[in-house]
This record gives sequence, C-alpha cells and structure tokens, in this order.
Amino acid sequence: MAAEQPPADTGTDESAWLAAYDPRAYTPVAVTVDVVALTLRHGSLHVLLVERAAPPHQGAWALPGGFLRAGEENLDEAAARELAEETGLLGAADAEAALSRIHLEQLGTYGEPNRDPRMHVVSVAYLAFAPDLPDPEAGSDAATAAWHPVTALDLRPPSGRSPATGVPADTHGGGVGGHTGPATEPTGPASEPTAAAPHTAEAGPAPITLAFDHARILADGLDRARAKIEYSPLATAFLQYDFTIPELRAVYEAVWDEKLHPGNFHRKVLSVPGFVDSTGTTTERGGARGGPRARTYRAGDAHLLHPALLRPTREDEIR
Amino acid sequence: MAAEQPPADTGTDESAWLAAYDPRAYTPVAVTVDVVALTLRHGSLHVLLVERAAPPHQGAWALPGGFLRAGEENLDEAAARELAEETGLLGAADAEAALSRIHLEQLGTYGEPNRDPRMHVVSVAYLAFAPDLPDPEAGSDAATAAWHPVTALDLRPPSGRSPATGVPADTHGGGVGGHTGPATEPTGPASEPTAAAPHTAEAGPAPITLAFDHARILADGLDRARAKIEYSPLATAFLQYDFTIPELRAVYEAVWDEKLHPGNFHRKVLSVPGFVDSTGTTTERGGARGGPRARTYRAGDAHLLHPALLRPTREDEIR
DNA sequence: CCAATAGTGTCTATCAGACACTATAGA
DNA sequence: TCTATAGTGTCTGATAGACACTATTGG
Repeated sequence: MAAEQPPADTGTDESAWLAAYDPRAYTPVAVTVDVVALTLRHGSLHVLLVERAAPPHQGAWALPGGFLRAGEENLDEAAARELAEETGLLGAADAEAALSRIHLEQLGTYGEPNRDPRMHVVSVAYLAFAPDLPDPEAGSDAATAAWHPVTALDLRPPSGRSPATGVPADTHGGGVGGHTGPATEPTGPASEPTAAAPHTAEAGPAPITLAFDHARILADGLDRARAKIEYSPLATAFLQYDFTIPELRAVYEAVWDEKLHPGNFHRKVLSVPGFVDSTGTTTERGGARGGPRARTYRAGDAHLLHPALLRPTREDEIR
Repeated sequence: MAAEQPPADTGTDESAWLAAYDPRAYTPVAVTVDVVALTLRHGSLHVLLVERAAPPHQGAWALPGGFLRAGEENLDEAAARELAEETGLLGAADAEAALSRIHLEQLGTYGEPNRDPRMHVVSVAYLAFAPDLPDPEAGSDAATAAWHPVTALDLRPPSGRSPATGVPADTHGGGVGGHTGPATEPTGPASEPTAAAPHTAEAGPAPITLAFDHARILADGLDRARAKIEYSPLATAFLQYDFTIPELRAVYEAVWDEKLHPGNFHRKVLSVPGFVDSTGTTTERGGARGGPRARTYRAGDAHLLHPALLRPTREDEIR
C-alpha cells in the first residue's frame, strides 16, 4: 500500500486519520532526485557534474540533484527542474524548447541508510540524454557545474561492494564488465581530443572519484544507456533535430565504445520502420576529412526498434 | 547529490551541519515500499494483494507494502521484509530457504504528490517472482492477504492518464497494449480452471480495482516481467528447484499470454548456454493427459540469455 | 487402442556481418 | 591526385519458426 497507518492510528475515517497523524513523530527520511545527464561532446560521452560547495564531500564532484519539493511536484518534475537549474537552461530564452528535446527517464532508487552521513536519504535517480549543450558555467547557481568525459571518472565501487543495495536489475544487454574502468579505455571515437573538456577534468592518471554512491549510480546509468539504445530510438536524443546516419552511428560508437561497420549500420537503421525519416536534403559540406555529403534525417515516430540494433555480441558479457 | 543542504545551512564542517540540521523544519515526505509479487498458480499468473483494513481505500485490495524503517534498513531489505510478512513465510520453518528462492528486483518509484490523500508519499515498487507458495491466509497479520489472478483485476488507469508520472520507461519488449484487460483474455493456459483462487477474486464481469495507483504499478510490473524473461533466466524463479522444459514453457505462456511451439521452445532453451542444467533424471509419471516422462532440469549459472528467447513479434507493439 | 505429449529432424525465409565496390568530397 | 567517407550490392553463416515424425505414456 502507499502508506501504512502509524501504530497509534485508531481512526475509522479519513479526516480522523488526518487529524491524528503527526509525521514528525517518526524518524524522518529525506527524498532527493539525482540526474545522470549524458551528452556527446566532441565525439565522446560526457556527464554533467556539480562541485559540492558544502560538506559532506565538500569540493568533490557529484551528480546534480536536490530535495523533492514535498507536495508540490512529482519525481519527473523534480528531475526536470534540477536538470534545468544545473544546465543553466532555466534562464535561457530557448529553455522550453531545449528542455523538451531532452529525454528523461527514471533510472532507479538508492536507499542505503548510510549513503549520506547526515540522515537516511532516499535518492531517486534519473537518466537524461541531451544534445550538445552550451557549458553551464555562466548564470548557474552557486555550485560549479561542468560536463566531464565519463572516461575521466572512477566508476569502481569505493571498497567492498554490497551486492543488494537497491540497484535496478533490468539492464539486460550487458553487465558492468563492458566498461571496467578508465584504464581499459581503448582507442576509438571516445578517445578523440576533448579540448573543451572542463578545466577540472583532465583524463590523466588520477581519475575523479564521485561523492556519495554517485559512482555506482552513474555506472548504472551508463549500463542503462547502453542497453536502451538497442531497443529504443533514443540515440537520436543525443543529436540535433536534423542529423545524418554517420552522426547517429557516432552516438552508438561513443555509448557502446565500439567501432561499428558503417555500411551495415546504415542499412540497418534505414530498415527499422519509424526509426528515422528522411528530410530529402543533404549536409552543406562533406566530412571533415573528405567524402560525399550525407543525407539528413529526423527522428521517426517509433518508440521501439523492431528489429533491434543489437550490440555486437561479446562473450564475456554472458557471465 | 544525495541531499542538498537546507537554505539555512551555513556550517563549514560536518558536525556543525549535523547539529544545525532540523529535518522537522521541512515538509515531510514518507517513503514506502510496495511489492508486486507474482507467482504461477494452476497455470495462470497471480499477484499477492492485501485487503486494506483502514482508510484511505478501506476494504480495497492493494499491493503489500509499508514504511521504510528509516536508518535501519535499505530498500531491498524493506521489500524482502514486507514480502515475508505478507506471504506468511516469516514464521514458517523453511522461511529462509523459501525466501532465498524468490527473485526480488526494484521496479520503479512513484511520487505523485496526491497519490495518497494523507501526505506526499513516495513509494519504491519492487517486483518479485516466486514459486507456488501456500495460501497466506493463516498466521499473517491483521490484513487479509491472498493471491489473485491478474486477469481478474482492472489494470486500466482510473480516469485521465498522466503521461509523465514517474513511471520507469525501460520496458523495451512491449507496451501495455498486449494485455488490454481481462475482457480480452484469450483461451490458453491462463484461462485454465483456477479452483483454488481466493474466495474474494471471482473472474466475473466486475474486475477488481486496486487502491491508490497500484493498478498502474502492477501494470508496470507485468510489463517488466514480460520483458525480463526474454533476456534473463528468471522464468525459472517461478518453478521449483527441479523442473521440466514443458513446465518452463508454461511459465512463458502464462506470462506472455501466448501459446508457444513446444518443439521449437524445447530446442531453443537447450541451445542457450547456462540457462538450464540437466539433472539426468526424469519425472516419475508422464503428463496428466498422457505422454512420455519429461527430463528434469535445474537453473543454470547464466545471468543473461544469449541468444535471448524473443517473444513472438506482434506488429501492434511497435506503435 | 487412442489421444496427448516429449523430444528430434529438417526445411526455409530472414538477418547480421563480412567484403567489395562506386561515387563524391576535402586537402 | 590522393585519401577518406557515404551509400549500395552481394555473399555466407546463423537462426527463428513451420512442419513432420517418433516414441512414450495415461486412460
């Protein structure tokens, strides 16, 4: 049920119950919403992080998020609000249009009693796919927000892993093993030069560790993203309104961290009904290193890909 | 971040923050855990429901659940506790063994401000797959708990549907349209006689409506279950330790509500590495209506099915 | 004996992926 | 001119599903 009555409850109708109910009589739980916002910048996957201005974990990077405004908003609205605040899109003129293009879905809820030292905090995590957005430096609130390449982050569990800790178990496409850490990052589109990476995120030998259990949340979000683009057309959420098939392929290559066969990918995408719609036009110029102009497409009306764009099978994922 | 500091926070270290923090100064939010517990009884899918003993929705059926014990347990533990309490497994001698065989995973979190009339209640929903368990009538707590066939329940949204209401959007295998309601239930294993169905759940012309938004949670759980057994070996969680391939097929047919080809299913299951392990023995007797004895199997060590047991393609699921 | 079922063999349409090839653009 | 890329054609191995067939059991 949604909320069991407290032990002292003897009311027989609703108003009596409401009158007798005192929420302050119980150990409080805080509910926050955290967002794993992913985007593609210069060909590699980036996540939005904020620098904590106060303890705990002061100075550490964390996922953007904050308290649910009790009684005022639902979880989706809270996630969208937090994302808008931290991306600096809130005050922008095209905030409405930009936010409407961002895909936002619930990822999972994390409720270890000690995940926050202050009190028991239950965090509802969201996953966002966004097209390349401007740097959130200017006009945001006190906290510093920046896009970080995911390869510069340490996603390993802090120490001993707790196997049953509220992790959503619905990633069917592959385990965490596909991306064991920044050290194993192979060459590919994800390792192109990231000149505009935030000044605090060098992909050096010291990967950034995240506050709280946010490394785990981010790892779950990456798993979800990798599985999601197999069965849904959401890879287009990383792109502008008009895009080319090679650009779409770059999304898959960045998220999966694997090179795909250009010809087969092209034919496969066009064979899935409702995935992309042709605009009838082409790009103005060819590729940066030559080649013909590419035709442009828009996202189609399919919500599910049939058949799916299955990730190349990797034997070690079966476990 | 896990919990943003309150507006009045001016502390610079952790102890100062903890001393200054007063959780009662803010609008409270309650966190509950609800469980969609599914099992197979007499060949059809059943869900565990409890009859509410107090308002709101007094007398209505609801998902088993209750408050998260703040500071004492994590979400997984709360869900397991609620499930053990309501199934009556808590006091049983084999409670430990029985509970260990039940698969439990997080489903999604529901946080509409008005989903409970008393206060803003955020509910973390869990999905459980259980083998056929004894009726929970005896020895349970005050509330009446019973297994209900899902076909006897009204899963349509109460009135106008709110499109963005915290529903996890990761069911890739098919929408709600595959199971539009009890009225369209076709013949098949799901419509076998359910003589031992709970006394309060006749599959008559008046389907049962659930309390709160539990119809939606249950619908999401069914969607998840249908998608889950495609890519994971969790269909075995509905069966006893030893089972036959035809029994496993009955699980798929009940969950998907579709007849499967016996021969092809048999070969497919055996072709997936790690799905089932042969025990080397057969059943004592043949089927109820004749036929040879079936070989028995146990669940293998695979966590993911490669290749997957894809559901028969239905054109209307693509949308 | 008959009906139902467990399990295997086989054929075919489909599809993923490899490979090859052209056409077009930038440098 | 050289290289890289967009996009298409074609071949092959794997597979899902249809169909057929046997062997074995209960009634």
